[in-house]
Amino acid sequence: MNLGELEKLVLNYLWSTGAADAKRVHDHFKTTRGGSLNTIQSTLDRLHKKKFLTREKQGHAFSYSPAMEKKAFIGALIKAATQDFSTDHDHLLSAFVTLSADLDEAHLDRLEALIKDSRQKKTQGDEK
Amino acid sequence: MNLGELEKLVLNYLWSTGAADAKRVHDHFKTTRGGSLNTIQSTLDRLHKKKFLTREKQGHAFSYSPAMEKKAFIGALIKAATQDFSTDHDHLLSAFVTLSADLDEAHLDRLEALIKDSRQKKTQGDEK
DNA sequence: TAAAAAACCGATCCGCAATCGGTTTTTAGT
DNA sequence: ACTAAAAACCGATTGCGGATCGGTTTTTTA
Repeated sequence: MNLGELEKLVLNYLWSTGAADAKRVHDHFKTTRGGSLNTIQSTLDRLHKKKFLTREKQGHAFSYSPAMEKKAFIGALIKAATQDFSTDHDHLLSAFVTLSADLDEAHLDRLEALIKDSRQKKTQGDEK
Repeated sequence: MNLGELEKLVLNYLWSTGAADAKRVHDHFKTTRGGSLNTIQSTLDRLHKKKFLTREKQGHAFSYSPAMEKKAFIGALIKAATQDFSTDHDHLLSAFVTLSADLDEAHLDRLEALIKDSRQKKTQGDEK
């Protein structure tokens, strides 16, 4: 689950603009950061092999898209980063709140609303 | 912030048992996983240089302890793992709730309680 | 079907964790 | 204070994975 620097940049770019082929991605990065088209190709390839991108022949070339929503991905990141340390969920919870020390009221409100949603979804699922 | 496999094991061990010197740590791992005392030494050293452990001469040898509480550490892990992806806090929040899809009622309760605490602390801080 | 574009392969470089041998420094016992 | 043992420190090696790109094969298209 360890992502390199360019891999992160490419993923973020694809989330911001949607599907793109290697050429488009390269066009975007060549001025700001440099690197050959080949480098972009192999990075896209690596991300594809790692299942973070899906790809589909779109006319001439492969068009790459993020394999999951950003929030799901970040969730997976958190899981991967913490799994070797948090045996139960409690650690994760308190860690999150520790982390959220710099969350303002508005974000705390938002978090509560999200929890409510989560309960909602869970209940619907149970009723099935 | 990338930790190797042995580094993670050592950190977890120190959280579970408190301060220990290289010998103690080595004694703990030599049967289950192998590796020389030197390997443990340099791992402790690396963790110390990375500021994850503090150390103090305790009689004959350095005694190493975790530099922070586990929950603070996990919070830092989450921050590090996600910072290249979440521009604002919203992503992080929804990611967390996505992640917590497999949290049961009890844990959701606990999370809400923790948020309450967080608000409490914040208010106290503001009043100063 | 030939030129151009894209995909694929392989080599190299770099950084970092793991590993451990060997040397220096520190500690402790006499 | 001297020396032996222990601990700390240094440096070399190995292995892995990302970044980089040249060169070759495959695919597309005109």
